[in-house]
Amino acid sequence: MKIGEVSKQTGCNIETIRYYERIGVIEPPPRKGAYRDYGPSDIERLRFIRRARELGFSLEEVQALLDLAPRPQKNCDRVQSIAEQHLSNVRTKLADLKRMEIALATLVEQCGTGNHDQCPVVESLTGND
Amino acid sequence: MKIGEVSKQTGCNIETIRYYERIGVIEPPPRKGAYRDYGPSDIERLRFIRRARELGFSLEEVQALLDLAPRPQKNCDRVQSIAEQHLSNVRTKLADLKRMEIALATLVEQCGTGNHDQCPVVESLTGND
DNA sequence: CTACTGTCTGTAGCAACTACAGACTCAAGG
DNA sequence: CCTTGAGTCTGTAGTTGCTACAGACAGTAG
Repeated sequence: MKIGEVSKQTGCNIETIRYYERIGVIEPPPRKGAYRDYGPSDIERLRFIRRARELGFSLEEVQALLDLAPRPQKNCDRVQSIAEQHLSNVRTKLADLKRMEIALATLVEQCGTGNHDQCPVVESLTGND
Repeated sequence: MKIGEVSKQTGCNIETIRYYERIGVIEPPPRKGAYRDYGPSDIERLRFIRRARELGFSLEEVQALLDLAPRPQKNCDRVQSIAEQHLSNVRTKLADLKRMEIALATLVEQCGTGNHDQCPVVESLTGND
């Protein structure tokens, strides 16, 4: 199976697949002539990676998960701890973003009402504290 | 005022201040001898930048806001539209993160209860759809 | 005069891709 | 057999917003 087909089946784009190979997240597949020749297990691995990336795991974490995945019941604890750690990071980011959202929404709304001499956004960014 | 002092007063670190200068977000200050010599308006500008960055604006947006800031009432509309655009991006990211959080939390919780043959996290990443 | 702290320039690194350029390969059609 | 065209190859550089050096220099206090 050539890289274009793999790209279609996994949703990873071609450059990304080659990038993953370069940094060692996937193994270099054998060649058929000059072209990379992928098999079903490569598809699986790439799908795994894609799903993990969609959950926000870093490639380093993905690498670790891939290493642990072949023995799921044995490694469940460690997998769980990676996931928990990541979850806690996600929650931190969520809280940060939420704070931004509230601040922005407030300012934008103040802009909407005409009751201001200054632009509320500029004013808030210029503040003297 | 030397760069170290500016760093303390604005919370921007020294390398970052020089970086901002390099990319044109702040003007190169005059020199006193070999050293950059900052004034109060530089402090203001850097604080503005820092606040805007804390609200998640990109440096490009910050640049635009800085250009509009000197005439706040005249440019309020445009400022508002930048802020609205950004707010909508923030909300998109928020939704993405929230989705991740829910998925992760579910999986981690399933790991906690002992009712599983496979590791739920690995299983979910390995799925066949 | 020397020691020390701060600053200078310039470059390279991070994450996770993405986007080329320019060369090749391979299968199909004429 | 030759050509065309799509797909693939390698290698490098760009993105964003910093951060981290190395190695040189400046300026001040004792």
